[in-house]
Amino acid sequence: MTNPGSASRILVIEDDPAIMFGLKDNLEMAGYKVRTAIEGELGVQLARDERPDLIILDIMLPGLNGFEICRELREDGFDMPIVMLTALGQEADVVRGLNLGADDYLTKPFSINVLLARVRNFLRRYRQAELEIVSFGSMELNRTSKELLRDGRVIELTPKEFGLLDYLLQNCGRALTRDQILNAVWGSDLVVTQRSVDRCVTSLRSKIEEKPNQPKLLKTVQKIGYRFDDEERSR
Amino acid sequence: MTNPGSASRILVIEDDPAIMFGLKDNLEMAGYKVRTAIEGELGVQLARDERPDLIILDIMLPGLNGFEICRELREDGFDMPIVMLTALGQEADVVRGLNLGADDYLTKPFSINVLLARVRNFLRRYRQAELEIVSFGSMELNRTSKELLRDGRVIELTPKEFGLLDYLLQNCGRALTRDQILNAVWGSDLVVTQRSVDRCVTSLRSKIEEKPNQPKLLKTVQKIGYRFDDEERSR
DNA sequence: CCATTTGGTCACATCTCGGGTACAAGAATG
DNA sequence: CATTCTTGTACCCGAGATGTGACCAAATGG
Repeated sequence: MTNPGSASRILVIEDDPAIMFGLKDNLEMAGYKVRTAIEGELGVQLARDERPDLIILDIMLPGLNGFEICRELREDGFDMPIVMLTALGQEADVVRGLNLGADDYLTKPFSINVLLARVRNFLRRYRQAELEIVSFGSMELNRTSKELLRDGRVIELTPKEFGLLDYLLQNCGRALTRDQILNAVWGSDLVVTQRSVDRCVTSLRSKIEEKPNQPKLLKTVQKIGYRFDDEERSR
Repeated sequence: MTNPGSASRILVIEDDPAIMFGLKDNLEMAGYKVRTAIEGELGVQLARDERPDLIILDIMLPGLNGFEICRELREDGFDMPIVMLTALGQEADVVRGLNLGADDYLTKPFSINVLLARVRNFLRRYRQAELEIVSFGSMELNRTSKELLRDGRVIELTPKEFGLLDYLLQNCGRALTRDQILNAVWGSDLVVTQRSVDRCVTSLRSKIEEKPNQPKLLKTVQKIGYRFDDEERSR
């Protein structure tokens, strides 16, 4: 349970003491309550017992590794945001982690400010996840009328484009794998290529981006998938 | 049934007596008629029998919980606004509630003024559903005489066409699924094809649209259903 | 009992979406 | 810098969704 008015609680699972203490100090300085674990078993236990609001999780750990932790928690119905920490060049792992239910990832070494921004973003996310009208930039997506407006003008979207944009907005600031997008927007049953996501992204960009080949909103995350960024909101 | 001109009726389903009475008093002071239920079964019953204009619904309830109430009512075609009340830290639940058809939510403890503002807002949007005469473009629909006039001239509508137009006007600007339309206009018991909706839409268009194949009012929303747009009034 | 109207279904005509393919462009890797 | 993998994008076309005319059954009224 979260106490009204109290600081958000964050669990850091990381075995490298330098990184672990660095995170702890910075997060505490930013006003969060921090618990730490230096290996997997204890991490899972703390997550279960204390139900933190967010978890920062290293992939390479002694004992249970990050994937296993992630999967276990999700299987047990825990749905707090999980941000994974990964060494450079482990993109394949990142895809795996995201598909197992992680929400985002950071590649070491990372800027502490980027981390803090992501954390802030996640802790705020549930509140705006499913409102009737979501605005970003000069546009607003109306889930009731199924319309997208820019400066009050209708931008025609096909059903798939609308569904994709809707899903991306619900997960603003998160890196999403193509699998995640397919499951959410196409439905897990349907069998289509991952390239269909790319195609839909392209056509959506051509309608919402000023310069579709230099997207400001719907960014490509190489080897992973896509991320919707809203500069107004994410800072 | 709703009496034109009378105060809007609000149903409060909430088991905590302190909150329940607080809501009741405040809403009555603001001029609404209030019914209350302290558990789910009774709440659903009252909603069915009295068809309030708006429901304020706690999620945690003895008996049927808020989600179940919400789903049941929506499945039966009730479409009054539902505002959910949720304890802090249940934001994940909120998403679920909104998916089940709730329209808005408030996190306890909430300011009574915020609540009143939301309620007023919802009721304003739905009020025109109760008007005797609704006008759009150069036409007006008279619910008492069951006539549609354009520039003072009668346009002959069949009963089904009238019912459809009436329902669409009550939900002006909202994309409606064929199922919603069937439930509301045909009645949930009757078994007819979804295509009947299409057919009725076509014949209605031929009577109210300038160019029936390029509709300005009664728009198709691909893969969903239809939406009535009134450009004068909306935005 | 017949005439009329309503509205539901069917069948067919359109139209739209979006998947696949193919190739271009770009990014990573060594 | 060359190679290889990833992503962007134009194009075509089939499947499915929607529009629409025709027909018919049921209801209604005289």
